[in-house]
Amino acid sequence: MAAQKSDLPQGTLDLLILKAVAVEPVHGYAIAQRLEQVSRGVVQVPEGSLYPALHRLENRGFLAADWKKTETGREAKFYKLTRKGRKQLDVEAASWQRLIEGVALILGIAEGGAQ
Amino acid sequence: MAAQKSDLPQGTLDLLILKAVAVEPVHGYAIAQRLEQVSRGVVQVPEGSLYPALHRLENRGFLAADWKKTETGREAKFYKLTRKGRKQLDVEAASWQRLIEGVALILGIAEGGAQ
DNA sequence: GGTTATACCTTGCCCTTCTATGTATGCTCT
DNA sequence: AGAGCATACATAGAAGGGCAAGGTATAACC
Repeated sequence: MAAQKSDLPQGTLDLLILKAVAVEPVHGYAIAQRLEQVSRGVVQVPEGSLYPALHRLENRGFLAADWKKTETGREAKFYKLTRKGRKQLDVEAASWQRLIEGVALILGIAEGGAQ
Repeated sequence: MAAQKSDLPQGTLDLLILKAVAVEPVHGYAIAQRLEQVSRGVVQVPEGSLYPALHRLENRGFLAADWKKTETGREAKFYKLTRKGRKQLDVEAASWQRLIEGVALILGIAEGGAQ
């Protein structure tokens, strides 16, 4: 009840996944948990969104995957950023930044804006 | 050339339209122009996105439309916010705010954050 | 009379998201 | 041992929005 769920706008999930993987190789299930925790419950990632997104990103060459054992001894697919993926992360992060600034201007929340 | 175009994440357009109409009744064509100008070109609204969105919002009771003459003497459909639409604007604006804060936490851009 | 800008609209494709469902393993509790 | 739960992967199908492309019509300007 900390925060109510909000469906992710299309395209945002990719950015978040790329960022989550950027720090260190993680497996899918952990990505979803981490995103939810770090965002304090704002971002929720159903598995039906998560795994297709991971495959998408892998197919596009942004992620690479290896099967490894988790700390609990289970097999899991660990994803890591490729060089291309890191570039993409930069691009998408910048694009997101531009977008929220543009939206802020429209919503009238911009510090610089009049009225 | 001021800013490069970025496709709008799904769902965002509704919020922007509601906000644009909130100030005063406007017709569709002007809404698109205004969003582009105010956002300094970040937000671009193709007509194939605009008009379906307007009809969507009207069907859901968030907007009401009247045919009036523009300053240039042409007939145009002026949209205004209904009471329900104003509520929806508040909801979506708050939701947007929550989202970008959540994303900021993940991206590590939070003002309170270290690094 | 032709071109440009205004102003509306629709169709059809593409893509992402989500709900629902399925599989399998490890842990814990009784 | 068996039940139940969390972990961890995956897919199918439905739903929905964004967009390019195409179409109509009027006013204004040259």
